[in-house]
Parts: sequence; structure tokens; C-alpha cells
Amino acid sequence: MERKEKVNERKTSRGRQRIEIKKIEKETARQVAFTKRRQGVMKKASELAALCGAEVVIVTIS
Amino acid sequence: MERKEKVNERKTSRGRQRIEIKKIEKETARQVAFTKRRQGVMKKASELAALCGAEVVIVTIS
DNA sequence: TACTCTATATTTAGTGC
DNA sequence: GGCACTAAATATAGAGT
Repeated sequence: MERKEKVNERKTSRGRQRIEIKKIEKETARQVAFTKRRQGVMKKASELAALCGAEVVIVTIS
Repeated sequence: MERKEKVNERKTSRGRQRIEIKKIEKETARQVAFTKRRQGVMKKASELAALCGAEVVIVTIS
């Protein structure tokens, strides 16, 4: 299906919200945050390695 | 000394520029990028750990 | 060398499919 | 559970101190 079909849709997103840095209690939300953020950390780490010729090892448990 | 003294200074920054993800050849620039970005990766990792109750270990060499 | 500042690039919370 | 999207939060390149 079409990627963008914003024709005359109302905005449905309030964009990124600020969150407190404390454990997310809701299981599913925590899982989602973990997936997204692990990806982000990995990307940043790859960039660090590539840009600076450094070795970066990351281990995430759970 | 004062943090902000922008009184009637011209803008001196073009803001964050886009860079290519390849090894930075200039030694000093690479060192600066390494310092800034390692800090950033560490912060992201801490947040991941705090938010998701995960264990994150990062090792950076050089 | 490390820190500050500004403008802009990038990440991601919330939402829908 | 994952992908796509939007808009706001955050990281950071470049320049100055």
C-alpha cells in the first residue's frame, strides 16, 4: 500500500515525547524501547568505529 | 566567566554539518570526534540500561 | 586539550497498519 | 512482533575560548 497518503488527513502524531529515564514498567512498551534503542546504540557504535578507527564491542543482556 | 555574552555578536556557527561515515584522517579531528561520540554512545547505553533494565557492556579500544 | 555555543542532523515516543 | 510516519527531543560538526 501507499507509503504516504497524507492527502487531507489530520495530523495523527504529536511527535517524540520527552520521557523520564527510569525503568519502563509496561512490558510491551519496554520491549519496544529496547529494540529501538539497542538499534540506535549499535548504529552510533558502528559510526564511532568507522570514523575513528576504534574497536567497539557491545554486549546487551536482556 | 560568563556563559553567554552574545550581546551583539554575529552568528559564528553554521550548526551541525553532515559528514561521511568514513575514517577521519586528520588526527586531531579524529580525536575530538572520538571523545564526543564515545560520550554519546555511553549515554545512550546508560539510558538503554536504565529504561529497559538491561545490562549493557561497552568496550572501546583506542 | 577540553569545554561552550549555535544551528542543524539524527534519534525516537507515540500512533496506526 | 515489525515497519512506516510525524514531530519533538537530543546529539553533535564546526568554530570560538
